[in-house]
Amino acid sequence: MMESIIPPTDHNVGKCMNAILPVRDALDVINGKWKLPIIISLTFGNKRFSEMAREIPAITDRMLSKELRDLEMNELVKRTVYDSVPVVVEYSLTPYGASLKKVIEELRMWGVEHRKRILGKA
Amino acid sequence: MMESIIPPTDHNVGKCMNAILPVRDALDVINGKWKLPIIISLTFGNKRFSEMAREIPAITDRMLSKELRDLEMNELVKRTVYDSVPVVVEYSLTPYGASLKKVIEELRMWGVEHRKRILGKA
DNA sequence: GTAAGTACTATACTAATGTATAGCTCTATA
DNA sequence: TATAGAGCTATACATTAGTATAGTACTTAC
Repeated sequence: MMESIIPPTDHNVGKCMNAILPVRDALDVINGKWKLPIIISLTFGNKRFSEMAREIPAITDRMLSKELRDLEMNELVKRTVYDSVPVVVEYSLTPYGASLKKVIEELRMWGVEHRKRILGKA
Repeated sequence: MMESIIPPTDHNVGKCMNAILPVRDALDVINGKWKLPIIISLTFGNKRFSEMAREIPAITDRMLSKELRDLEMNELVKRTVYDSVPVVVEYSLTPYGASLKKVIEELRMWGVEHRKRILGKA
């Protein structure tokens, strides 16, 4: 199996780009270590800043703050300030942010298998 | 809609971690700007170095070389050297690398919608 | 009045990622 | 003999991502 020594320069360069470009568009929005964890945390309900800081393992305030701003700009996350007596700020997923659910689910399933694989070796 | 002002500190912190940790395991392997594009390019067939360098928009030799090494270490990509008369080096996806297909497909579909959304605004 | 919580921002730094440019060995081709 | 691939590696550098630590303004609880 796995023979080939390269097929006669096929013309799927276009096909290949058609697959790569949308994925790069997606990656531009959800890249980095923290954006998906933040989005995942919000799929479990609306959260305040410090709740998220507690729930997301090892994130610093600075990164949480920065990434929330990014996600808000890209309209994946909504920030709502309630002018209650100590001010309460609530973060929620927009429907657009929620549309990442299937991506996240596939990634999670793959990650579970990957971890099994790695632990199997150690 | 979208009322809430935060529900009474619910106890889904554990649930949340169970979702976040596998996704982070997955991200550890496929993070960065180039790994998925490289894998995608290989889903269209085995490739030589310079073919990939041509097919993947704007990648430099250095990054291609570095990322291929990473992917090889994580056993997503296989490197085969044929001792033909000019030496030919062929890269291919391992079955493990191919197991990312569904993740990539979801990401691609999301990316297509995302691009529509962005172009709709401009 | 002190501690602790909420929601951050500021500063300073390191490490990782990515870019630009060049060079190497080898071979086939003009 | 020079040029152009193939498959890289080396050097230098810029940019981005991420970490560590501290501090602010406000408020309620002890």
